[in-house]
Amino acid sequence: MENASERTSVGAAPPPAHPRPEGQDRYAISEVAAFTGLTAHTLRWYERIGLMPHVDRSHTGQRRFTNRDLDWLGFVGKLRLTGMPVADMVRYAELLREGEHTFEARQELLEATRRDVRTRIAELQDTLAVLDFKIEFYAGARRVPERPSA
Amino acid sequence: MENASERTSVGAAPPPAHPRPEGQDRYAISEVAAFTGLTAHTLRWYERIGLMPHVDRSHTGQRRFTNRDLDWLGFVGKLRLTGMPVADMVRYAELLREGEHTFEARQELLEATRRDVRTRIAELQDTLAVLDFKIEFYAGARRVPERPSA
DNA sequence: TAGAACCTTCGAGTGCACTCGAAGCAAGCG
DNA sequence: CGCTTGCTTCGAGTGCACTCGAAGGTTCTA
Repeated sequence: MENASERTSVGAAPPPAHPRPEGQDRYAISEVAAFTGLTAHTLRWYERIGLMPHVDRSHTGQRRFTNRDLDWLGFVGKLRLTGMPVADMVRYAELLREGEHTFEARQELLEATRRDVRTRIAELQDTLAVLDFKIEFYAGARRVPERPSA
Repeated sequence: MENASERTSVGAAPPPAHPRPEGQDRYAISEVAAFTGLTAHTLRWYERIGLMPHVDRSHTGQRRFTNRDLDWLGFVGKLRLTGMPVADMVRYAELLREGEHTFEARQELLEATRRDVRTRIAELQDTLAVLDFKIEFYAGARRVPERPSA
């Protein structure tokens, strides 16, 4: 259950993500800020709004992030790139916290997200085609400049 | 120069875009709003901030958008999808207004944009891979449920 | 000729995702 | 022991891209 290839905690964890330096499992908030590029402020804010599936604390109350948390933050970072609203990510985090009986809901949510991402990719490829077209036009215009005198 | 396959005005115009209904060339603001999904407010705002390369007016001062303007708005819509800040689009619009000697600058701007778009696509594809992985995990977990009793 | 659509200018409001600072205190480390 | 880091709560500020409304007027269309 510890080294199983699937740790369900973060809903399964693919490749790492951010530069994961040390080989341990209890990071201070400043370290996490450094690895992720987020500020401590933002990390606390994520927790406040329910975007972090329970962060551990030291016996004196200081946050101790685990590698799992870093995985999660990596995933959140990816979702952010897709333009997914934070509220939706919070929803997914809630499902995780609620346990196994939310598997189906989680899967559906991920599938919906995947559809969105595919749509966004298609849109961007469309845009890319337009850009290619215009760039090609400019390139052509410059190959045949305005009647070189003589 | 009129039916040339390249009308340089919008920096070359690829396929149309939004539902282009009528066959004419002078649209009222309400029509443009309907075609593009933007509000009249937003269209006037675009003009104010310099995002429209000069919109025609009727002899009484009402805006008369042309097909070219619609093409431009279509292009702007695409750029918006890429997350390009409005200020950058304004920059491109400025270059257009400044005439032929900005060809090179325009081309460079478009090329930089294209690089961005490609990067975004790569990021999204990365995200897609993560989503695929997780969805696959959930699908697997559901195929092998938690020890069916009996 | 009435009502709808347009114009201008001005300025305030919205939603999102942070982002920051301050106050007042507890803990870690060198 | 002192300095850095961390904790909490609170609340204000930022940047972007709209978005809306109102006032006061002109123009268009049926």
